[in-house]
Amino acid sequence: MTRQRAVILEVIRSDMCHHTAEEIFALAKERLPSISRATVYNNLKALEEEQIIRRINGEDGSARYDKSYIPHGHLFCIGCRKIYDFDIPDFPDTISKYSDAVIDSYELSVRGICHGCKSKLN
Amino acid sequence: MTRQRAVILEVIRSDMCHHTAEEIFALAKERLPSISRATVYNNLKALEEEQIIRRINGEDGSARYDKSYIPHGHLFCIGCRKIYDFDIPDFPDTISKYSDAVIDSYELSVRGICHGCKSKLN
DNA sequence: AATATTATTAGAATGAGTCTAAAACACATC
DNA sequence: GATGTGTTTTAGACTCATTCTAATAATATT
Repeated sequence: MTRQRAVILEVIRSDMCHHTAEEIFALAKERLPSISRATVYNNLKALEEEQIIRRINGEDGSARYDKSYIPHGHLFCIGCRKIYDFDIPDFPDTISKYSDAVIDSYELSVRGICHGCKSKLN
Repeated sequence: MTRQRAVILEVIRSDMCHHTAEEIFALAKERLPSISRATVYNNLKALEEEQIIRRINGEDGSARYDKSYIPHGHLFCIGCRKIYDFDIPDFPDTISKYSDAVIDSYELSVRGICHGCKSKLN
C-alpha cells in the first residue's frame, strides 16, 4: 500500500460525495503535492478492479466514484446538483421478474428533486 | 427538417441497436457522404432536447442513443455485448416507495447474461 | 424570387483519460 | 541496516470523443 493509494482512498471515503477523478486529484494533491494525475487514474481503475470502489456515470456520462462497490440507487438532484444514495431492497430480484437475464450488477440513476430542495419550494 | 436530420433520425430508428455517435456518423455518411461530424453531434443534442431520442450511458460511460425518449431498462449482455431493452411496469412508483424525492426520469442499466447467451452455455 | 433565419461544413480547440519510459519506492531477504 | 527485485509513481506526450468557430449553404418566410 503506497502513500498515494492510501490518500486516494481516504479522499473517496472522507465524505458523502461522489467525486470526479479531477476532484480526487485536487483533494489528494492538497495532502501530497507531488501526486500525478496518472497515479490517480491508475489507482481508481485498480481499486475498481479490486472491487473496493465503484465507478458510476454522472449526468453527462462523466466518471464519478462511489466509496462502496455494492450497487445501489443514486438520486441526482436537479436543484442542489448533489448526488444521494438510496436503496431498493432486493432490487436484483425485482429486475429478475421482468428480464430473463442472469444478473451480475446494475446501475440505477434517478433524476429528480431531493427532499431538502422540495421543502424549499415555497 | 433538413436532409441531414432526417437521415440521422432514420439511422437511429432503423434497428434495435443503441448506436454511438461515431456509428451514427458512419451510417449517415453512407447515405449523405458530405455529412459532417459536427452536424451529427448537433442533431443528437437537439433531438434529445426535443425529447425525441434519449442519450444513455454505455458500459464505460460512452454515449449511446436510444430511439425512444421514454425511460426503460437496458440489459448489457457480457456475452454478446448487445444492449437489450426491457420494462419494469410502474417503475417510478417502485422508486417512490424508497426515495422521498420527486422523480423526473431514471436510467437503469443491468449487466448480465442475456437469454440467448445463457442457452448457449452448454 | 428575395430575404432572413437557421443549419451545415471542415477543421481547430478542448478535455478526460491513457500511454511511455525513466526515477522512486515498497517489501522481502540477507 | 543494506541490498535486490518487482511494482508504483511521475511528467509529459498522446489519443479520442466532443465542442467550438466562422464561413458557406440550405431552408423557411414574405
